[in-house]
Amino acid sequence: MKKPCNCPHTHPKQELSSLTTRLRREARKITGPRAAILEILHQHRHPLTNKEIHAELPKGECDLATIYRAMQMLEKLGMVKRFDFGDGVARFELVVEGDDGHHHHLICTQCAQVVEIGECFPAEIEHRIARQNGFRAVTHRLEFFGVCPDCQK
Amino acid sequence: MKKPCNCPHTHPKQELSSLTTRLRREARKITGPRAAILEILHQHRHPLTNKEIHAELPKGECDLATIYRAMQMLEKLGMVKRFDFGDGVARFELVVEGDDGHHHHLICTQCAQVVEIGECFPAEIEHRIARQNGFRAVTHRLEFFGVCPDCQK
DNA sequence: TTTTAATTGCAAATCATTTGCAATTAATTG
DNA sequence: CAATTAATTGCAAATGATTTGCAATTAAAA
Ligand SMILES: [Mn+2]
Ligand SMILES: [Mn+2]
Ligand SMILES: [Zn+2]
Ligand SMILES: [Zn+2]
Repeated sequence: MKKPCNCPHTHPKQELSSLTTRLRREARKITGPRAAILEILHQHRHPLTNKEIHAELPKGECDLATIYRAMQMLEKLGMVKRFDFGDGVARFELVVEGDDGHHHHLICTQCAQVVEIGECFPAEIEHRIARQNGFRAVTHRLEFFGVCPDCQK
Repeated sequence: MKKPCNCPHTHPKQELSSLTTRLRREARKITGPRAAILEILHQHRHPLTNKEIHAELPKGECDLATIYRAMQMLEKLGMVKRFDFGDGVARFELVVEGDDGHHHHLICTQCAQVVEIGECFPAEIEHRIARQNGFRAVTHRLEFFGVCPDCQK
């Protein structure tokens, strides 16, 4: 079980019901495992790994493979955003309807504490990079790493 | 075999001999596999995966596991930099002596073409992010993704 | 309630990466 | 140059995350 975090960041309130509505809209079944997964994601403000989600679920509630499949689908539907902290494990965060979920994190290299970051790579610079190389639809993946206050002691 | 690339970027000239010197300095043996790996890295300007390096080597020349071990060591010695394009495969690039190799790439999501990028995340913003969250020694991982000129046709 | 396509659990398969171990060898030493 | 030794290698097996085949289950539509 992941310990709760009291950081200022919170997911904009969105009823779980609106989440299931989004699923139904895509002709997807609202199953026990899916509702449970959305529930877990909904009560966490930092990205979770599939294994972490699985650990939060009541034992025997849902197979790990089912979670992997659910996250793939939710990602395709744009309901969750996949993040890569460079440790070879995917992490997911719920995305608010209408948003694309693009944002970044600051991760402690010692204890893996995560901080949600509001800043983004400057658009003007990104546009210049795209133009100079003739690329279209350019975006980026960006994560910060450092030593958190606790781990500095 | 990776097709050669004629992009303007080139590795600052550094004799292979200087590379082996760096190895020797660390009390490491200059073996056939290691020399071959450095040679391969030396003639490429974009990061290579272990499998790609292995494919470039004359068949039977060196085991894949040896390449994995060599890259781990070279990374620890700061002679190569590890990059993560988010596809679950590590890539490595030779690092010039005295440099830390920090830089970024623009990758085509269709054909995987790679462009070396000179820009970096603005230091002032990064410092602010570090300060505001009490983090020390903050750095970042950043890669750009888009559709290259060829793949737009 | 029946029908049916979507979903699930479970086990096996993939893939990148790591590791144990015995055989090999670069580098040092005399 | 030959002996000595710790580092290195090849090979096979182990790991860990993620995916997939398939038969059984089930949500949703009729
Ligand atoms: Mn986040
Ligand atoms: Mn590069
Ligand atoms: Zn951004
Ligand atoms: Zn940078």
